[in-house]
Amino acid sequence: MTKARTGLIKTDKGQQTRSAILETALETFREHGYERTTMRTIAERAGVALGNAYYYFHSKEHLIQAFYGRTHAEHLAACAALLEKERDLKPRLLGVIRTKIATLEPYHQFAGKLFKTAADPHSPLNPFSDESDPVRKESIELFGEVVSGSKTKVPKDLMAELPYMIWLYHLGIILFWIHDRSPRRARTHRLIERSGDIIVKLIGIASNPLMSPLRKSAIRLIVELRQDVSARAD
Amino acid sequence: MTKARTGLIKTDKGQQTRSAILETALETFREHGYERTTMRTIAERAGVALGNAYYYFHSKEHLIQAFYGRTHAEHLAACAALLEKERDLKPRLLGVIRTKIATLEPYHQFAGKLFKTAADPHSPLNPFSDESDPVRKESIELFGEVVSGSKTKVPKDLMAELPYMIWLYHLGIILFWIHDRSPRRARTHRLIERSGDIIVKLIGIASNPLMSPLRKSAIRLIVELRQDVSARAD
DNA sequence: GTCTATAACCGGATAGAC
DNA sequence: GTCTATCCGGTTATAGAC
Repeated sequence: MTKARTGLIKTDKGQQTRSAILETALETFREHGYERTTMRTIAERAGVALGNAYYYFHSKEHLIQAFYGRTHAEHLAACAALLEKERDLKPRLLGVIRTKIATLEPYHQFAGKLFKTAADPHSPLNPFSDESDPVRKESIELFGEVVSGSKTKVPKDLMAELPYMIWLYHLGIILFWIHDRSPRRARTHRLIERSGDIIVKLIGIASNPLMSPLRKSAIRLIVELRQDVSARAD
Repeated sequence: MTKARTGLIKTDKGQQTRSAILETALETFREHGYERTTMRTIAERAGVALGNAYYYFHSKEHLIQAFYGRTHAEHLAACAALLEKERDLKPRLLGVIRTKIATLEPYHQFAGKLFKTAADPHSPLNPFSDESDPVRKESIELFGEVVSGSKTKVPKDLMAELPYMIWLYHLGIILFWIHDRSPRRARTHRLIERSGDIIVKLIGIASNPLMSPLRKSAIRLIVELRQDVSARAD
């Protein structure tokens, strides 16, 4: 396969055109939704020819990839203050998750389509794919910091897998949020509250020596899960 | 919206045409994959005109819905003997899950696309949608029988939610399987073994009176999750 | 009212000239 | 790096046959 064109743009003008297309696309997605926005419209509104839009973005879906990166960066920035001050695990976790949802909110409708393509194992947008690797890594790291920057002590073996576990959990929350049509996403917020509570409790329980067999089973399970990512043959 | 055409076919000839299209479609999907199979090809191979295929199936995706129903029925049949004989929870659960994977195996490649559309909240194929309701209900019931037909005693409050929990879990296994490219799906089978072990352990732990607060939290969480389904506003 | 066929439409994607 | 012209396949409109 070819390298992502994105990496190959050299000139200033190119950069400008690229970001003009991306801005226009995101704006139009927000306004009219993903499906109803055609590549022709994006190109037209951005003042470029259709073929030119495809020069910068392989496909309509690749515009989503760019969207990933952008909201991730926003999320990081929006979390920084909280992670700086707060030392309790539960508010750290809840805060980071809530901030994530808040960051995505303007794109709620569009996010449905996003997850749609994300679930396809052949899609480069799938969060487990190589192309998603950088964002995924950073995102997992963020959850590592949520735990390690807190007062809570976690057994070493668990700590090795916990960031990935929480990252998976956070994908689950996003999936729920996508389906959530309740006013002000009240349901999602209740879910975050409740599941966050459970997670913190479970971490406590898992640190109890009596629970060591269960913990070890769970860790083995996650190790198994995680390998999937690095083991794509074709 | 119009009613599903599927329900309106009255004549014998119609039924025949319909099933000819479906057979051809599934066969071609298995052979060449979902994306590479065009509606034109299906129609041609089935010996009908393109428009006619659309008379019987609203869209290409609706062919998938039919596929759901069919494999579910097959799965039920394949499980019956096991559920009749076996009384231990763990082999019951593992057996049912393994049989499910075995039933889907011929469609592994195609299943990726399936989940792709299934993840879209607006798609009728999404396992949480109204249109999927009958199959979902039956499927949840099946997992209820896995537990209730076993020797294991489960607290009543937990028993009310456990079938749904296990159904969700089984979706997770399928998602993993879709991404699994290991020989003979060795990874998926390891995952089933390990996660099944944990589930059975957790059910045991959850029945311990000391764990009652955690159990109650977990149940509240699932109740919250489940409501999502019945609460679509638009 | 049930079914079948033909001819478009529409939008994502590509080829190739400049 | 940008354009125009074109392909391709999902979907729809519509006319009519049984």
